[in-house]
This record gives sequence, structure tokens and C-alpha cells, in this order.
Amino acid sequence: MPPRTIFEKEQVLNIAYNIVRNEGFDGLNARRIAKELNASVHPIFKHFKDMEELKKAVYEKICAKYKEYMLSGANEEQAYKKMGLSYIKFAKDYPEFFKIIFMQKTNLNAENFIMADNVGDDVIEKGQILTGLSFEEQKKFHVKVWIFTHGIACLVATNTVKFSDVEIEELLTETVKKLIIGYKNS
Amino acid sequence: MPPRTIFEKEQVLNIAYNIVRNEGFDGLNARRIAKELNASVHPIFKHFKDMEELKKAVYEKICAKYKEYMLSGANEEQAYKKMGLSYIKFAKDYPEFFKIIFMQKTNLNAENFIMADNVGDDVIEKGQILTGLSFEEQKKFHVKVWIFTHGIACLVATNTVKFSDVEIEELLTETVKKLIIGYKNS
DNA sequence: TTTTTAAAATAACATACGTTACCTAACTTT
DNA sequence: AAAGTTAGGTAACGTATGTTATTTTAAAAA
Repeated sequence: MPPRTIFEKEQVLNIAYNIVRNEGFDGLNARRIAKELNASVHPIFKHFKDMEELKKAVYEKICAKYKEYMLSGANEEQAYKKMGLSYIKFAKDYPEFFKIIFMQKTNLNAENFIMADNVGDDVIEKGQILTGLSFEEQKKFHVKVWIFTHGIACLVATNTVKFSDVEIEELLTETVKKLIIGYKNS
Repeated sequence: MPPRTIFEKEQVLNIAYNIVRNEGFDGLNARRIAKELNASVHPIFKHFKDMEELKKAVYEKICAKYKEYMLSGANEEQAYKKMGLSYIKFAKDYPEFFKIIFMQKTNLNAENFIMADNVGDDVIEKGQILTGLSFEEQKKFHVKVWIFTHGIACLVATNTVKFSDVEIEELLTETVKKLIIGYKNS
């Protein structure tokens, strides 16, 4: 009896996601989504209670993308190195997403990736494969590497410095190398 | 013939500055300033052509505060170390300001502090006093230290990690120490 | 084919913001 | 003391946004 649904939930979500990808949450509003959907705002509020709910859905999709990046190569030989590179690559490929997750306060109940990704024993153990440091030393080492990695990622996400992929890998590799030497010689 | 001016330009600017200090530019609007001034919006537009002009004035005041931090101790013995600590202290004392200058895109014609503060020969030379590295080595060393410092500052500004002043100094000092050892042993 | 039901459009309301027209009144000048 | 100038208040306009009441209409069910 009713006309069939023309605008599915996922279309709305995808449009919202892409707007946020390019412009952050600042660029997101109901009329803008409607325009890109070639529709009125009505289909949006059919699928989402209000804009807040839609934003939460977008935020979750963003988190999923981040996890996808961080999991890629988690089982590789050089898993520790890959983690850092993935983090920075995410910041480069999705700067607005990186800013949302790591550089802004949101009320979108952020999962605490910082803690999850950096204080688990896994990360320390993965790093030990590379460095050969003791667990305690490795923890202190890792904090430094993580801060450095985060520093690059922030610079990349804000486009403050335009590092190429090669430069990024060199910078990270070389810094880690120097730090390892530092730890082994003191 | 006219009634005397009650609300001076500087009062308006100071109120705006303090709002931005606490809430960033997001919290700034004409009615809010008027309320804190116990006045209508009129005095604002008497002194500033429009909100954009006021924001620029606030931005300049923010930059002045940043410079004040970075200049303090520039002539000290440990000037290089002090620079990094000042940068982080600014991020800690004025997180919203730090975010505005270093973590967001603005249309408020940012002076490029990143470049000014990091690619000048002065910084490299100051660093050489500490490390004793060659000019070329010192340049590569400095990029790493700068990124690391920026990483801490970003974490502090977003309140992602709550480092005490002592922890910050230790972290920076220790990292620099390890890096120097790394550079001297390779 | 007719009826019914919900999807979508239209258009409006509410709020928040920048901005401004108009008015009131304070104070300097005469 | 009178007059004129302008600071500041009031209230409105225009725009952007979230949200929703009302209407239209497509298509399923009878």
C-alpha cells in the first residue's frame, strides 16, 4: 500500500560520511544531505531520529575505517612498524577523520583508541620483536615512539607539512633506529 | 556633545579573548560578548567593523601570547631545551589557543610559526650547543625533536593525556638524550 | 479498479547568529 | 540653559540550521 522506500538508510549514511570525509562535521547539515540525495530532508529523519543520531552513525563508520587501517598488517612480520605507518596513513588518507578521532573533543562517546592501541601488552610485545629491549624498557621506548608517530600524524592531518609516503617511512624508521641505539647504549 | 564612551575597544577585545581562551572560536558570538559586557551588541560594532575583524584582533592577541611564551628563556643557557618546554607549556596553559594556531585551518592569515620557529638557522645553532652535532646532522636531529615536541603538545592541548610538568620535562629530556646517543653512535 | 497507507515533498516553525535601522539620552559646546 | 552629536539600547531583518505539520502521491491490498 505504501510507495516503496526510495532512499535507503545506507544511502543517507554514505552521503553524510562523504561530506564529513571532505569537510568534517562542520560541513554536515540536513539540507546539504538532502541536496546530494536529490530529495527533501524527509528521508533523513525517516531513518534517523535526529541529526545527532546520524552523526553518531557517521562517527561509528569513521571508527570502523580507522580500525580497518590499524588491523591491516597487524599480523605481518614487521607488525610494530606497520602499526605506526598505518596510523599516519590514516591521517593522510582521511585527515578530517583523524582530526575528529584524535584532535577534537566530541560528545560522540569516543572509544578510547589512544589507550586501546597503546597501553595493551600486545603492542609492547610486538615492539620487543623489533628492539629486543626488556618489557619495562620497551614500555618507555614505546611511549616515545607513539608520541613521535602521533606528532607526524597530526602534522599530516592538518596539512601543516606535506610529507610523502617515502619521507614518512624514512623519518619514522630512522627515528626508531636512533632511539633503539640510544636505549642500547645507556 | 556626545555621551562619553563607556565600553572601550580593549574591554570588548579582552572579553572576546577570554571566551576564546576557554571555548575556542566556537564559543564566540556577538550576543555572548554583549552579555558579559553587560551591554547590547552595539559597542562591539562601534569598535569593530564586523565579527570577522574582531576575530582577527583576537587571533593577533593569541599570537602575541604565543610569542611571549616562546621568547621567554630564548637567551637562557639551555635555550634549545627551553624552546620545546615553552611550546608544550603554551599548549598546556592555553589549549584552545594552541589548537587554533597549530591544529586547525583558519582564514585568519596565520603567521607561519611552524616555519619561522623551526627552519631558521638560529634554532639549529642553538641545538648544536646541546648536541655538538654537525649542522647537517643537527638539522635532521631537530626535525625529529620538533615532531616529538609537537606530538606532546597536541596530546596536552586536546587533554588526551594528562602529563604533569615534571613528566613532560622528563619525557622530553630523556628522548632528546636517547636521540643524541643514537646520533653519536651511528 | 478502488481503497488505503506510508513515503516523500512542501512549507512552515523555532532557534541562533550577524547585522542594522531607529530611538533615547548623555554630555560637550555654545 | 539650549542645542546638537553620538554612544548605546531596542528591536527588527536576513540567513542558516534542526525539526515537524500538512499535503501529495505511489503502490500494495482489497
